[in-house]
Amino acid sequence: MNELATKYNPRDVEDKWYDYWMRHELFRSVPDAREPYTIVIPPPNVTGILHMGHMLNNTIQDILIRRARMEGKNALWAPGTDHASIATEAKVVAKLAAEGIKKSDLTREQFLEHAWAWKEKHGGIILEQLKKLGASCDWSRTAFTMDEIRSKSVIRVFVDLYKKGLIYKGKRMVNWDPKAKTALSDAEVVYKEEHSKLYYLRYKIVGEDGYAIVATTRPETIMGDTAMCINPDDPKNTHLHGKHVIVPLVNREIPVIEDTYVDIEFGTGCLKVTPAHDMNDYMLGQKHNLESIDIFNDDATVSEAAGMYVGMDRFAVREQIVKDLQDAGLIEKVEEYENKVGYSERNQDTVTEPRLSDQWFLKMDKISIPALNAVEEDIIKFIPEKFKTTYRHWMTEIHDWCISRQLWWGHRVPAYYLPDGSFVVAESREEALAEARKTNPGLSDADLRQDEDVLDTWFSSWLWPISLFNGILEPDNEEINYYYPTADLVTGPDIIFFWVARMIIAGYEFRGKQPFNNVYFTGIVRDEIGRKMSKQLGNSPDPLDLIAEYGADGVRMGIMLSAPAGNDIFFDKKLCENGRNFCNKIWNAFRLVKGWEIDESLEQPKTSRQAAEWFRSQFNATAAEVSDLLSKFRISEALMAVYRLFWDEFSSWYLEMVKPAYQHPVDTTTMKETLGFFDGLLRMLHPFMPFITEELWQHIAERHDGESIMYAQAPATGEVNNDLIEAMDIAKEIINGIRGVRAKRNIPSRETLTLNVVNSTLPVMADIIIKLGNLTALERVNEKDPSAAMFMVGTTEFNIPLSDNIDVEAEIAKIQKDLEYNRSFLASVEKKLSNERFVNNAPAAVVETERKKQHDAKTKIASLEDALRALNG
RNA sequence: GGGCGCUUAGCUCAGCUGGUUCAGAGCGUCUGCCUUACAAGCAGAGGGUCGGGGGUUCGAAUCCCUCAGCGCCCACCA
Repeated sequence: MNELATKYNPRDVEDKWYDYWMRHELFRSVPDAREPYTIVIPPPNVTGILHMGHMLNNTIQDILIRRARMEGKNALWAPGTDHASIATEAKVVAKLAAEGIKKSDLTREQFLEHAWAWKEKHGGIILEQLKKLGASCDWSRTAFTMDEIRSKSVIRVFVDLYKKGLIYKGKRMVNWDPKAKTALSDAEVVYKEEHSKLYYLRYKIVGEDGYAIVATTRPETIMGDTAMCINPDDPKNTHLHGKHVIVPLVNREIPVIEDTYVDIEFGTGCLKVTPAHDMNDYMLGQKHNLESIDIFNDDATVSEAAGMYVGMDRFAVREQIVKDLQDAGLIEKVEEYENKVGYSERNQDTVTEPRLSDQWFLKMDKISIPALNAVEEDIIKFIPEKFKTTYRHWMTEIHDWCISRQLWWGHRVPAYYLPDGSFVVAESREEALAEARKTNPGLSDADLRQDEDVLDTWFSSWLWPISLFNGILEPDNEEINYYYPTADLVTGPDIIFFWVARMIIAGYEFRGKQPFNNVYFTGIVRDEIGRKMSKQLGNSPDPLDLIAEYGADGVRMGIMLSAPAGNDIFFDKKLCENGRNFCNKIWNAFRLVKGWEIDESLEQPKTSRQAAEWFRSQFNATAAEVSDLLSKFRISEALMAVYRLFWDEFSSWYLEMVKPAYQHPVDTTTMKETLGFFDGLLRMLHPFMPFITEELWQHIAERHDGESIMYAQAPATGEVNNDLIEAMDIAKEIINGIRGVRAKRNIPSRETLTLNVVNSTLPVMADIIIKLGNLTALERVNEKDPSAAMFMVGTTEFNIPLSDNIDVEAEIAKIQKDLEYNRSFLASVEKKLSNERFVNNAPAAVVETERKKQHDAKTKIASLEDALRALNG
């Protein structure tokens, strides 16, 4: 041969096989009699691009799916994308801005036209990228959270929940993103510790000379102050009871109210109350019936209502007002202060602003109960388990979900306002009108005004495992009945509340059943210095570049090797190199085997027979281990087990044992067995490395067009002969001993040696030892040869007579070191055995092993002492 | 402020309900090799008082307490 290159070239095979799989619809799944195995993809942002988090996540899903497929299950990996309201709208706004178009100059319809055009242009790029990775999704099912079925599902669910009385509209203090000009849910706010300042402001006490001092981090909100609050139990401030104070600069008189909410220890014990701009102040305002002055516009510039600094940005105002307060002598002091500032999850540089506004909410207390129980009772298992605690914590303190967003890109709230200010909720405008006419027959379509808001993106993705199978609109269709509940969900722990918890809630609310049985939480992919990989930081390598450099299989392996369950992943490109190298190893092992000429007249040598018997056991042992590890989602360990089986046991040991001498043919049996092993190894490897395994499998297995290794059976569990494995372990140790002698004395491996077993029976695998040790003979001798090199395996001593004189000094030193170790080992064992309490209390088996240790150590020491004596002459 | 988790070889980690020479794996490091499958390779070697301290036990990386360091989540302290 070799028509095959000495290096595996992924480019030559990856696209070819992906096309083949697609052409033969091998990823396609339809309901049938087999057991279903379903994964729904966490839908990536429709206009997003692949990052390392996706790579990890989707590699895992593909491994699970391919494995299930090879176990004979009807495996479906259902793909799709998410419309990602805020993120996508922000991109479109930015793109329009670059073209000189302001969103505010467009109508809703015009803007949505631009948005859809953007979606058409960039949408689905990420899915194409997933194909490069080898993702075996059933692409014929690709869904989008804003396509017809999914949109209608969202609206139906909204109407349903509204009718159940679970959705309500309310004026509430919400987290406001002044850049996107929309409300955010609590979960969408990220708090960051920041250095800031604590300003102590002087509020003149009406009718007295003194001042009340108020500590605040936000002096710019004083225009919105409508009260000062003290704790009624605060001895420091008793003189303020029933008083009024003057807001500095603003010169407005506000009452001093009392509430135990105020922390006596903090600052001066005086709190300024700004109901329009602080969650707690709002609560106080409600309680004490305070006026609320909203001093900001929706973009966080100062509004007319403030009466001063109108039009200025909130941060500019802070600087200015501090200066003005200082000039007016109204600042007592300024302290350095650490506090937490909320930022928008989607517009990371934007500080959120508590803001009072009309929003839609979903009541969570009742509908979350079955979802909490499902995880508590392990109907849904979390892997790793520690996330159960996190989940429980959140679910038991769950808040109502703010589901409206002041955006255009998304599912529009199906509420229709009537001229009298009331509204109806209905699935369509027509239905809304019909509904409205029941009480007011004179209404026409023109009287209806639909709510301007859209729904939170998660309000569509929480339905994903159901809506993908159209289970909302047609709750009893064949697909939903077959595929739901899905098997496993693979996602990051960062969206446990956003998505996972809500999907579970929706699953019980709309199907009465869990949406999935297991949730496998991956780690978060970080760079070498531990930062989360993100586009903003620019620290994520481009996955497609990696694939181009190392091949998809190499990258898959690289990322899996670094991904133990639940731990964060410190991604290092070097691991992809290991993956690539492994591909090459497989490739070359194949080249070796394929290069053998077969001679049918040859008998199988004993070495090959023994090797095959042993490897079969070894293979079966690993197959069982891999199955076990995969079932526990210990995927990187499973991969490592296969890796070692292929590289160490198969390539380094088995192939070397059966390899015919150069330019000699191989016997039929050995060839057949070897190809059989190779076939099994490829099957075991396929879920991890789909491309190279498919490529090689075509040469190894008999295969017709349209068939694929992806439907071959995963290696079944077979017999494991542990005696054989142990015997081979001893043989390996002996061979290592020989190699060690060679290495130490610079004896080339092609130079033959003789090996003598001192006063002991020959090892079981003698012929294999002769072959791999390149020995002329392996014999028993009764006397130790002091001039020979020696090593020990277990309690048996081996001698290698050498033509050169051995280095007596070095040999003595080595033996002495060995002796020392064994003597102290023996001492520790004997100390244990002489301890009566140990012998009396420890289980018999444990005591027995200690006795064996003692015996073995003694034997060993005896032969070492012999050896030493012989050397000393 | 509350909760959870982590600390084992240079790096990343495995060691389940205490007991097989249990102190491991992969990578990296070092040494020798272009030996006709593979230098993206082969062969060999070194490397850790299991974060510190204390306790329980015949016996602790493993269980308990404590200290230190790190990470994550939740929370309305201005």
